[in-house]
Amino acid sequence: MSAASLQVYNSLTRKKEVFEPYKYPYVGMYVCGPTVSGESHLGHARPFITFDIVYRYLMHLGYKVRYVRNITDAGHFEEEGRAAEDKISSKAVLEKLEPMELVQKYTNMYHWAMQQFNNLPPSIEPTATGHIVEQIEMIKKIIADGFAYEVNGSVYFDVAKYHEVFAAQGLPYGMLSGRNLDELLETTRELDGQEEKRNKADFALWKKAPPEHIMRWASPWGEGFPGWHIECSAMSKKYLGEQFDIHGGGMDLQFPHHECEIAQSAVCNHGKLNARFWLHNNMITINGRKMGKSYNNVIKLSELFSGSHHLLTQAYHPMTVRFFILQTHYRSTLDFSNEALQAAEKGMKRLLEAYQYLKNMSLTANANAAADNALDSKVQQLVQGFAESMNDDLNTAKVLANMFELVPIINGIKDGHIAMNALASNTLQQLQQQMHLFVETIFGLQPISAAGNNDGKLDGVLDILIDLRKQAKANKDYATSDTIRKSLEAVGIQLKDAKDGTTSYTILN
RNA sequence: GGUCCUGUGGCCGAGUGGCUAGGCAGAGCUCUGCAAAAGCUUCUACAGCGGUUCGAAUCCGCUCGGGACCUCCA
Repeated sequence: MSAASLQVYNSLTRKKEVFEPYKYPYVGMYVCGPTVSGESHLGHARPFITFDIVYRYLMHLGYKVRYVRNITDAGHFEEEGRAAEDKISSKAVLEKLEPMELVQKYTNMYHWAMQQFNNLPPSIEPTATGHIVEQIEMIKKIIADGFAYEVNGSVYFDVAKYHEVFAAQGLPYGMLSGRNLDELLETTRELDGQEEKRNKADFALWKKAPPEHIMRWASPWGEGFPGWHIECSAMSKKYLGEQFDIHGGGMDLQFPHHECEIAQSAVCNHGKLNARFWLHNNMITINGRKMGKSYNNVIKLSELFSGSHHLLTQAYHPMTVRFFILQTHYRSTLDFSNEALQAAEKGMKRLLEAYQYLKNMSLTANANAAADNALDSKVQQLVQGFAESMNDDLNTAKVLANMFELVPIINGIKDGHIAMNALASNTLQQLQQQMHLFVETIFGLQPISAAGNNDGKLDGVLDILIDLRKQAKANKDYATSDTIRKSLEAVGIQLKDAKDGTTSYTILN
């Protein structure tokens, strides 16, 4: 498998391109992180799981990846121009908490959720409040170059001026989101309090803080706080340089957030495009509508994991959610429903059980040829398909489909109706190795039971019960054996008798 | 209104111009003391109407439906 064969869809060019980093083997990847003014919801899970897969896959391909994912802990506006209210500080007042206390609380919850999902931590997780100085420096530079202006203690980016100069350098405003600046300037939408801006398309780099605003910092323009987009430009530049390889985030950030980042960074970085590959994940929808605060249809992650939400018929394990997300291509919308999640849960369990068996299978060292050539080549093709599908714009759904085609074969070997030597020992070895690689290392899937918190004691207890039941069955004391089975099922533990006489168990929800 | 995406079998979802994706559910069967699990088989779609083509779910046009962005948003 060669690294050069990875292709990803670049939002910037609107087509799939072969991924090549600026400076092999190093890859810089920046992903927009959460705003920690509230609890993360299911929608937030998608980019973080998606880009965790990207991160893992790039590392698997041999790249040395620096993955930067920010935490936005400085307040942003509810609505541009209108009675500017810092989300974080206004909520802090309601809850009688310090702003930073609130930020800490939600940051902790976010980290907890990321761990539940088995997402690897990023290499650097910078905070907006920790980079006020860098942001101010950038803003100063933008003003000095004439692409921003100050009005009453606020600073705005002059989009028209920028476009005039940078369009000629191949960096027109709107290049990422496919927007036409003239049309943006003509937007008939009327917003209050826009009088400070020269043009409607202009955006704030620094905002003067009203007296009630708790989060505030000193700046050359008075006390205030940074604008909506500058933090990502500042932090990506600091940790990844003026030009880096991948910038990721949700599709809803494409405009204006990422568009503005490109413009700000271009001014500060001598007319260079900040990121070469722009990857955007699609939205999670619920009843066909995007999950989002403004739609009032969010399911928080803690609710999802505990089942405590009126739309949920049961709790869903974080691994189920991860699997659910992986079953759809990242650029398609993914519609939430209990049925879909339950289907994912069942499918994942079946897959992981077959995988567990495969993993524990001891292979013979001698290199025998395949007794069943057709089956052998089928398996080989399916296994090769893993990498091929991933290289085709990270088609995790296709990889899982291939895995599911392998499940009956693995179980067939387990049940004994497919002979071990049907497959060449080489093929079997490849199967074992590649399944391990993709299931655990790249997809980050963990068996649900292992993700629990029993340290082997439960196994011990169950072994005793399973043994007792076995003895009862041997004595044809089916009343006892069925009581053990049914009682365990009643507390959520399902026994499974295998063909070879052994019994395993699954913990149900 | 502008820009863009999308419409696949009961549900969820992948998809290359020709070669049945896959998952879940349903049905039948095998195995099993019974059951579960597992396996086998089965149900087989591409919004509608035109067009291009030897051939289209896949390309083009129109119609209808859904959605995203244009405002904080993963």
